Amino acid sequence: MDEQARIFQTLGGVALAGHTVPGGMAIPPPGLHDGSDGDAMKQDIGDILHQIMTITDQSLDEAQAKKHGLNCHRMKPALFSVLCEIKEKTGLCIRGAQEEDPPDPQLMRLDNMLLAEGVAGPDKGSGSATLTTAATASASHNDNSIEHSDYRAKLSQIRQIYHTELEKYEQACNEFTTHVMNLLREQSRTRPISPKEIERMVSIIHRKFSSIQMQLKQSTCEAVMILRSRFLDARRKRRNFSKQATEILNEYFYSHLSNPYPSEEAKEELAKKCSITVSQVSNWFGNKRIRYKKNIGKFQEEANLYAAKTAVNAAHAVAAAVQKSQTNSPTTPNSGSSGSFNLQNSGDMFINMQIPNGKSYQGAEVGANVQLQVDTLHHVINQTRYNDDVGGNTMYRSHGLDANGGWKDLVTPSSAISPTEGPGSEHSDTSN
DNA sequence: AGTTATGATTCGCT
DNA sequence: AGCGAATCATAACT
Repeated sequence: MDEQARIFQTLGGVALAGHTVPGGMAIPPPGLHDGSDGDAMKQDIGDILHQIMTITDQSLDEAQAKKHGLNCHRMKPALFSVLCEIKEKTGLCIRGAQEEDPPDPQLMRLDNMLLAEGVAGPDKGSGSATLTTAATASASHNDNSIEHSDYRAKLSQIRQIYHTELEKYEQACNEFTTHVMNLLREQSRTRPISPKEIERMVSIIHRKFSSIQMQLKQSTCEAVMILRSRFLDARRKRRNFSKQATEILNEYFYSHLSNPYPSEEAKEELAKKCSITVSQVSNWFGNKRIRYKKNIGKFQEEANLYAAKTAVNAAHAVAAAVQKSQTNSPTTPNSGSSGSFNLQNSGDMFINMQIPNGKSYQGAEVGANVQLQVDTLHHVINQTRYNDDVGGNTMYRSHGLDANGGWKDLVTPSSAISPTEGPGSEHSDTSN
């Protein structure tokens, strides 16, 4: 221990002056068997060190030659490992202490968020994980709203940029790392650089690059957040449907009042007709059902209106059908026969009606076989024949209608609920 | 400005 | 997943 320290201090006293070596040296210089040629050896090492220290003052060719000479020197391996060890045990151990830090929680948050937003991770088509939960929420999987597709397009744009940038960073990182590694390997021939040190340097580079990556992730997250808030804002902006759309929806609703649950196909058709989305149709029916149920009285007028309208339409259709059938085959009677024609909106018009004089007509239903004329509207309203949902309308979907609080109960005339004093007399829905 | 109407969202249930 | 119910947010109305 002491001897070795002494050796290094004696060694020209150049580079290692003042350095003590903690822990002692593991590798004794080769050929140092006894003290017989010790002085010559010291001189030799002193020369080498001197040469190393003055190498930068020399010309390139001269230095190259010296470098080669040094590389081939018999003492080189021993001296190299000694220097490496000294280096290891001094400056580098400080840096080594702060290594292996746990994964940054901030980075983990960002990663999780990007994954959740569908920006990171495997591409799931143009959609994303949260789109279904955040953007469409109760909406159907088949949403085709403009905002939605816009959101998706923008999100995938962000995703693309993110991945391109990430790739660039990774590529740059790899290139730089390889470059530095090569450089260090090259230099390790003349400088005391251990593989461990190279490894450490690589990890430093990686850390630097990952901090850049974090910035990228952060800004991507911000972009997604901004996009999302904008999207949600846009959705919050309520625009009333067109009069025509409301008309179509109401027509369907009141003509299917006994079971206002349009099937998926019906919804699609309505959506198409109204130029709205399927989920909007679902929303509309959801709102309508609940609001109608809550305040039937309030909707009486509207119900009457649409009932009349449907009746008129039906009458027209019947008239047209009758005329047509009479023209085409005068021998075929169809008036009054069940299911002999196909009416667009005659599935099961099942309504509670109250005509202006206060007389209630509950449950007037127009079936597929009513004999209607425009001037017999009143007669239609007075009809009390209940249709059993076999009107043949393809848009119609039968729905669970039980006696315990089912939809039909609420509109069934036999329940003897006065339209004006039914459960709908409360106004809780519009209380806000 | 206050109220009502209405489309959308959220939550819990089945 | 679809529904009812409650609620939110905003358009439309008074």
